[in-house]
Amino acid sequence: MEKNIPSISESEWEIMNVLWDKAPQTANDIIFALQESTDWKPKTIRTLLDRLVQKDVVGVNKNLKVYTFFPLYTQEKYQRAETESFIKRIYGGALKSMLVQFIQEDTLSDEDINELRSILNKKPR
Amino acid sequence: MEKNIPSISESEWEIMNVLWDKAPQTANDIIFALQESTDWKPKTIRTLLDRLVQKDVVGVNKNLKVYTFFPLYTQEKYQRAETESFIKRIYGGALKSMLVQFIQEDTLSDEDINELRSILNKKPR
DNA sequence: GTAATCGGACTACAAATGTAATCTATTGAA
DNA sequence: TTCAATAGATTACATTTGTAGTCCGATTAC
Repeated sequence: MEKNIPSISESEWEIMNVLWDKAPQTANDIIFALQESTDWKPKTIRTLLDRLVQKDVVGVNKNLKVYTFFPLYTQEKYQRAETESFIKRIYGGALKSMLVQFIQEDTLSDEDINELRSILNKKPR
Repeated sequence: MEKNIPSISESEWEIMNVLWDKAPQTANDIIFALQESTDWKPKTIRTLLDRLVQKDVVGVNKNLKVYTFFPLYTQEKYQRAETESFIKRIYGGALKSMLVQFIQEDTLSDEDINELRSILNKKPR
């Protein structure tokens, strides 16, 4: 039986993205990394980080004077879980519907589309 | 300037999906439609519906003795907005990354993939 | 006509989330 | 050595969300 992964909020995702990018990192590293992309106060980031630790989504190394933090799950695992539930809720389970919409709407550039073609073609028929 | 659409929660999405499927509908219609897919009590559904009305996401026709409800935004509009923010948060903005993952993971069936190929090929190069 | 029922309005209440501030012990700077 | 800056722990507090329940007036079934 797989333990199911704890769910994380939107804000918590931002923290995780920083940690998935590079780990371990200190709280300060994370605060710094989010300085530009958000306008969260350091204390806010700290709270989010602590919550992730409580949820057992992030681990802490307390051996050094300043703690370092690291993800306990891979990004892929979370991406898959979130995407599945997202697609189900938003597109009734059909990833295809989403793609059709995005392709038809020019949300994807021509280059993107060409790249997709080549990705698809790498799959054996 | 576009008014930005109110954000809706996961549970509220379920209500909206019912209304997008068919509208207008009475509260009872909606309760009935969600009977199988959820185990929400009628009052719960009613609350969610009322919140959507307050948020101006759902309209009400009070001319009949029993109110009827209808969406004030198209499903496509909501899908686009949600998907955009989702992709940004989860895949760093790259829809492509998501696809690569799904294609490589066999989440998409061979038929799906063929269908995508044909959709892509309909786009002019 | 009277009681049970139903729809709508209003109220309830805990957990999760967003967004920090305060308190305390340690450490580094002067 | 003493004081200020820091990190970590603890506490705060409004909003949103999940999940209903209660109250009241209209309607329906007897």
